[in-house]
This record gives sequence, structure tokens and C-alpha cells, in this order.
Amino acid sequence: MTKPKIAAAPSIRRLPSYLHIIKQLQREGDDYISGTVIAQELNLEPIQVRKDVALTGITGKPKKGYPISALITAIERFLCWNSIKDAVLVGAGNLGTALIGHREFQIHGLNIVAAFDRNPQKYGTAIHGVTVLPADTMEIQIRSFGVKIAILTVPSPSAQETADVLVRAGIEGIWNFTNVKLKVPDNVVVQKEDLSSGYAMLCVAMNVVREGRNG
Amino acid sequence: MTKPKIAAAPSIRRLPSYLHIIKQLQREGDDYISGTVIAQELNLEPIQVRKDVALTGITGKPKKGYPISALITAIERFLCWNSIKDAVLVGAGNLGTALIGHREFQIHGLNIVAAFDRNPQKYGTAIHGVTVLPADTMEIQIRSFGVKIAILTVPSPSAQETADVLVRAGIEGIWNFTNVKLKVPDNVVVQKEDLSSGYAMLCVAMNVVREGRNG
DNA sequence: TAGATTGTTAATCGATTAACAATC
DNA sequence: TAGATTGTTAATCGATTAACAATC
Repeated sequence: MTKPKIAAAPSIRRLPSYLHIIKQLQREGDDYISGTVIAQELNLEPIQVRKDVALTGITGKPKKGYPISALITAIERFLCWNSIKDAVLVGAGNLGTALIGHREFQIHGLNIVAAFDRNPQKYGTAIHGVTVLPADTMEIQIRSFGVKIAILTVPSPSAQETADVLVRAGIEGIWNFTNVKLKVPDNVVVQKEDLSSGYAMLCVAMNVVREGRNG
Repeated sequence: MTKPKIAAAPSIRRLPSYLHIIKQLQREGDDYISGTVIAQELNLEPIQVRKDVALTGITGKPKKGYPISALITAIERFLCWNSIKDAVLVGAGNLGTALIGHREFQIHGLNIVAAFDRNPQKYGTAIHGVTVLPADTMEIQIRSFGVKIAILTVPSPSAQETADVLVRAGIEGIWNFTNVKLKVPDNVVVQKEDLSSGYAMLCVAMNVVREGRNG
């Protein structure tokens, strides 16, 4: 089995923002949207939007653009956002709580069925309607749920050991919000979300602007 | 004034993870770290690590690697993480609360001096020691604080109007956690943090693995 | 029709990777 | 010394951008 190639990451990352714009236009009653308009709205080049949109397999109409409802369907299909995907969240702290409450993910088909935590005081409580279960029972519960996606929001020191349990439980994708580079088997996908890297970008960019001003 | 070029974004984004590894090694008592080791730890190419590290201006010793404490200083300087930077947070909801409580940012010099919210019930309360103030007073307060960084965690519909106020208040950098593309003057930096794009990456990658398995 | 927009093919640009001499 | 590692210079790779014919 040759390892299949993942489609261009920058394009995948841009598609959700297209989706956001397009849905907005749909609410305003439009039937078609041109790549030019999307580009304008997001400060991108029209050709880039056309290339990205082409990935989803949809074709547009010269002079009119892309049919909005079909484009939404195509993007959601491409991102696998057209079906409900169950997930568990591990580490019901501040960040975990925020992610459970984040409505946008639900819209994209993410359904958090349970949260796990080590703090007994949280056992049985509900966070935005999601029950917190004991971390000890994680492996067996995930197996019985048949869940394949885990959102990891535990403290960094527990990250790797938690990931090991998740892998044993049959998890296929880990959305990793810790700053730990997880070691997992090849067949398990890890998406690392690094808030610090975004902060680094902000700091450097602000410094560049400042230097530009001061000469 | 020619607009200065921002250093390679992918490199900037990788530096925080280097910093994390290096600090760990320092805690274990090491004095030197080689690019090879950092690369191994993060699943990168050694040459890439050397190139990135070179950006910070530090030089290593053949056979030994880079002096750890000097390397930490160099990276932190490069990212402007060597000084305390005051910031305000706007929108004290779930995500805002999580970010205020995120210790890592403090380590990187981010000091949240106040939070703003529209909910009167929150006025005067403290979130992880940070006082919540009325959103109405935002402009004048930010001016009097002299704060230049704002973390934006308001609901999407309020994002642009809030950004407008921030700009009027003299904010120079906005860390934008909404899914709205903000329109701001050229001299204001916006770093957009898009959690949905990370989720899109996870979904597509999981699908690729699944297709690989099923043929 | 005229003109805006698509989609394709080619060119450019920039980041990653390779090669290798220098060096401790 | 021998060998691991750095730092520089060149090659490769992939993403972005440009050009333009097709078309509604």
C-alpha cells in the first residue's frame, strides 16, 4: 500500500473561509458567487480561489460564477463535513470547555459525545450538555462508543500517555491542542493546533511594522 | 517607506516548538543541543532546523550543536518574547476565559491586563485574576492603559465593529479568533487564528488514511 | 454582442532539501 | 585523529501567480 498524498495543505486551510463567505452570501439570497468576489472578500488572488475551488470538483459558469448551493455541498463533501462525526474530548479544563461550547464545530458535523477528566469532582457533571466521565474508563468507553476522533486538551505532561490510551482504544484521529509532539502509529492522524505559533506570527509581524515606522 | 518583508512564516511558526524542546533539554541539564536532535524530536529534517535557527542569528559549534541558554535567548529575542507585552481580551466567553487562563502565553511575555464584555453580570468579576470591564468603556480604557495588543474572542457578528473600536483606541495588533476577515488600516496587524481550518486538515487527512486502507 | 468569468497551461516565486567544505 | 555537526551554496520541489483561449 503506497501512502496516498494529502491534497495541498494551504488550499485545504483556505476552504473553510470560503465556505463562511459563501454561506453568508446565500443567506443574503444570492444564487451564484464568483471567485472574484470571494477573493475580494478575503484579500486573495482570484486565480487562487479558482484553483482551490477546482479541488472540490465543482465547475462554474463563465460570467456568473459558481452555483452557491452546489458549491457549499462540494466544499463540505471535500472536507467530509457533510456527515456527523462523533468525537470525545479529553481534558475538560478551560480550553476543553471552550471547544465543547464552540458552535461552529457542530455546524461542521463534529459531535462531541463525551468528555473525560481526571478530576472526580467533575464526574457526572455536564459541560454544555456533554457529560464528563472518569479518565480511567476512557479506553473501554471509547471502544463501546466506537468513536474515532479525539480532541486532546489535557495538560502537556499527560499528553503522550493519554495519546497512548487513545490509540489503544481505536482512535484514528487526534486533534492535539497540547504543545507536545505526539508519537503515534502511522495509521493514526494527528492534527497539531499550536496557539503559540500564531502568537509568534503576531509578535514578529508587529515588530516588522514597528521597525518600518521607526526606520 | 518601502514595506518591509516579513520573515518566512513557516519558519516563524516552527520556532516555538523548537523553544519547547530546547527548554525541556535545559531542564534535564544539557548545555548544548544539536539541530539533529531537535529535528528527530519534531520529525523534521536537520537542515530545516539549522536554517530556521540561523534566522535568530545564533551560531553553533561543529560536533556539539547550539549552546542551549544562548539559543533560548536568541529565539525569544527573535519572536519578541523577551519582554512583557500588555494586552486586552475582548469577549469574555468560553474561549476568552480559556485564553486568559492559558499559562503558556504568560511565559512568552503576554500579560492580559483587562477583559471586556457586554454582559453586565460579568462587570467587575475576575477571570483567572483578570477583571472584566464594560465593553462600552473599551476605547477610553485601552487608551489610558496604552495597550497595543488585543485578543478578539467576541461572537462573529460583533467582530468587525469591535475591531473598529480597537483601531480607534490605538491597538496595533489584533489576535483574531473569530472567523471574520477583519478590515483594518495597513498599520494594524491582524493574526487570524482559524480553528476550523485545523479541523478541516484533520478531516481530510483521516479520509486519506481511510481511503488508503480501503483501496 | 461585449465583457466578465472560468479553467487550463505555462511561468514565477519561495520554501525545502541536497551537497559538501569547514571545523571542533 | 576520526567523525559528527555546522553553515553555505546550489538544486529541487511545490505553491502561487500569470497569460489566455473558451464561453455564457
